[in-house]
Amino acid sequence: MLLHCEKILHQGEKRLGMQDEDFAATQNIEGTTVRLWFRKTELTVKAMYQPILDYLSKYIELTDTEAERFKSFLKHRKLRKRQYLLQAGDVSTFETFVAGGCLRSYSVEEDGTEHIVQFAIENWWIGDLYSFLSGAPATLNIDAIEDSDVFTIDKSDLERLYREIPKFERMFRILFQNAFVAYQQRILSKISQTAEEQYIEFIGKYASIEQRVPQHQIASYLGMSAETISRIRKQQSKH
Amino acid sequence: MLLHCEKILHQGEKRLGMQDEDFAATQNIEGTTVRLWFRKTELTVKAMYQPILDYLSKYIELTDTEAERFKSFLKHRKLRKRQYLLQAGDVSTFETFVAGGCLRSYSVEEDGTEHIVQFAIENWWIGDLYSFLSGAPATLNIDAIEDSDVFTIDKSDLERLYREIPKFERMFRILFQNAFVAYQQRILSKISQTAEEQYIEFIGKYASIEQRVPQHQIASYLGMSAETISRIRKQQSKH
DNA sequence: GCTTGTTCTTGACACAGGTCAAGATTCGTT
DNA sequence: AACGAATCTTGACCTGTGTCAAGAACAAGC
Repeated sequence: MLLHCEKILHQGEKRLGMQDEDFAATQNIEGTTVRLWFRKTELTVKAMYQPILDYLSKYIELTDTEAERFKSFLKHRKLRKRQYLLQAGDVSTFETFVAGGCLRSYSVEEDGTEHIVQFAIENWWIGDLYSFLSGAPATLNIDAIEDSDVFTIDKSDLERLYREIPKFERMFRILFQNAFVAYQQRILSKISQTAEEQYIEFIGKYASIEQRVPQHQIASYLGMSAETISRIRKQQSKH
Repeated sequence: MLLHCEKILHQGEKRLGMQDEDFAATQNIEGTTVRLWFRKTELTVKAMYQPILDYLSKYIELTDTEAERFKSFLKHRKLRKRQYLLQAGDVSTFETFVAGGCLRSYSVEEDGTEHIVQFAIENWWIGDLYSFLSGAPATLNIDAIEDSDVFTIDKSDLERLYREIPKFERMFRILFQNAFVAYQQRILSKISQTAEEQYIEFIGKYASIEQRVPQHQIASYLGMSAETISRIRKQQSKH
């Protein structure tokens, strides 16, 4: 079963935007043999759920039926770079698990200044939790920094999940607990460290993000100017 | 049943440090009539648990047996002003619920500078969660800003509680979830607001804390100097 | 009531980091 | 290959906030 098939081409035809990572397969669909092109990022449905199931297994053990039940609540979405997942003003009715790619949540001031609250790469959750819980309009925007694969789960489904399979209550308890520790640490860094110390800590902790995200967005996340980071880097390169 | 009785005095005798809030009662204990002085902060055992039970009822409904089970895991402690609940370097084996009074958690730099991570007044939890979860030595100190009443629960007991009564898993999921939202908001304030905006937001949100805690500690919590707060206040009073 | 410690204020001064503007570099698209 | 857009760097300058030091106001304990 296919998640996605952009276009069917004649044998040997070079597909527009064909990349090394792409691959092809021949399949018989309703009596007709067709050749299908895939992106590695366009996974088969079975493979598609693997990342999130692997992730779950780090926290709880599910029976096959429980896993099926969980999957039935998920919606899969692909996001193009710069595409919104949530815009401030809308009510957030879902939470989001990032299976691939990179997203950010941020608030925008009246004068247009953006402040990035969170980055989310593979195996992170992201959302405007306040809006999700309270039903108030979101104050955060969420969009994709790269082309991304995400799963969303709706509030009512998550609540049903908590009731039907209490293990999920446990998993999210642990998740929020860990997030709480991380955020407390982030606050401590923010109130006690210089810009340089904060930046060094960031690249130490999130090297993978630092590689994928433009500097000015990291500056926005850390609450400093892009120029300051540039100067820190210059300073660092001397030693 | 009494939680605490400092001293038995003759009728009419003025007790040392007697305060308006204190009260007295006559009771027959083993055939002898004695007069007992109480502080309002020195509650009877039954009344003692009331705050934390009321608190629980906002999140979950417990049967009497479940409530008893929960209470059996709690240890009650009284703390004098400035008394440590936890010192950096020790492993934190417990989490703490504040029934009365006010505590703070903070880290201390090599040069002695303190950074307050959290205040906790009535109905707040406090602890070094990282040490609690990982078993690593605490990096935070926790002490009492006022004379305080707290309940502690040990890690093994909390885990047993999660297993025996899954409702507690739910409650702590909700608690950590709310804490996460609050901390995310605090980070956003920290990366987007001026010192003045941060201070005004703080007194708006935590008026009760602002009344009870010295200014320089609020400054430490907000990551600014005490002088800056003093100047903001002066500025404000002009309007 | 006096003493001592703690908290809060005020002024002078310094500096980390912000802002603005202009180039340089890299990246994505046609 | 070549254009434009986005990113990153650099310099000049400015400002919010920190630091230090001294005094004032207040509170707590004997």
